[in-house]
Amino acid sequence: MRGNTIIATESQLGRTKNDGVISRPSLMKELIARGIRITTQRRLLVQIIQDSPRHLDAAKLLEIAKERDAGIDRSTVYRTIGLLKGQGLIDELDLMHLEGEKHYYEAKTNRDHCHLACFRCGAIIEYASPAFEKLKDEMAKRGDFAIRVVRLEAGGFCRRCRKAAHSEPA
Amino acid sequence: MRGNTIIATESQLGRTKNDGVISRPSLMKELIARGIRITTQRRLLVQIIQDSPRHLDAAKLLEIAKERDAGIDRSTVYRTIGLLKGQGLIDELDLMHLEGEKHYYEAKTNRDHCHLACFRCGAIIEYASPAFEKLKDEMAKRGDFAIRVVRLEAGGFCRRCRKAAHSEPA
DNA sequence: ATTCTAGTTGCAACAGTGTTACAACTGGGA
DNA sequence: TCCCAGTTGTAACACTGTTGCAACTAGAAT
Repeated sequence: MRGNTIIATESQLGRTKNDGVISRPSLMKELIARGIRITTQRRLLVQIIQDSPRHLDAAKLLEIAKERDAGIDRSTVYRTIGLLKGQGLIDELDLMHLEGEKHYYEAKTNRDHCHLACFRCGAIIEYASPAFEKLKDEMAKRGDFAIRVVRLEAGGFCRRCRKAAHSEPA
Repeated sequence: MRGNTIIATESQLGRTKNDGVISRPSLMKELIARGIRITTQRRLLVQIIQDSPRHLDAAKLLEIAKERDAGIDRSTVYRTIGLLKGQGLIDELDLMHLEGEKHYYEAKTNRDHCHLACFRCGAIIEYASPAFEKLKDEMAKRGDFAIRVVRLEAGGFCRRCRKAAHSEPA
């Protein structure tokens, strides 16, 4: 079963005393706090994004939304994504374009993290570590650059798929 | 003048005794060495990619190629990009989608590097550092993942634009 | 130099993503 | 309850990237 499964959140691996577990603040609360108009459609879409255990692309998001509001339109999905992105409340991912040119979205977490995408099985491993934080700081300082969004993605092969490729040579 | 200017290669910043300057091996030589058929179109496209000082997207690449071979087709450009990507000879970048949904390409360098994209002026700063190498190693080891391609992109504001925004508030 | 063919090209049609002008609708403040 | 700035659905659009197919060609064999 290919595609977009989060195998593990690796934040624990990089944990030091001050590292927390990855958490996602409420998008709705944020929107309200910022005085942004809450429409039926936005409430629905935000809820779906917030609650989804996997990374959704625009088409999938629309599909799910239509189950609860058949009338909702593609353009509203894109506009809402644009809104959330503009507010810095969601991150946009490519996941190494494992399947097509989709973009995936996830509610912004309290800690930035990387995504490792397996070319064979499509699994997505999330990985956060202090080394990433250090690198960001270094880039900002030495590149003299005010970073607003960072995206680190890697493509390759997960442990399971390396083993599988060994035992049953393609 | 917005878009896709490489302000500086920052490899020097992160230099230690073993860091070299970023260099790009010859794509043509690699293709020949791998026994890949060299057509007129491929030679042309590869040359353009190799010689370009800036990051090209498919459309721009086609436009430049047409100056020298008016008959060349869009699909050939995409197929050649696919070939080079598959051979691991070029890297695909999004540059934070500063303008549209284009993908940009650059000949693979001897050292991976990050791209910092300025949301205001569109400048692209390339940044390589040992900290990036360390992070890659750590991810591979602790995530138990065989990394084939890595992409680290950041969006934000370069020094010049932060200053400009200060003096002439938009 | 000539022949031959697997691999490549141009073409044309297509699917999918993301954008936009506009008229109708609505959230939420007065 | 009223009202209107802001949002929505609609329908068109531009653009990226893909694919089946017939014609062409690089380069190995002769």
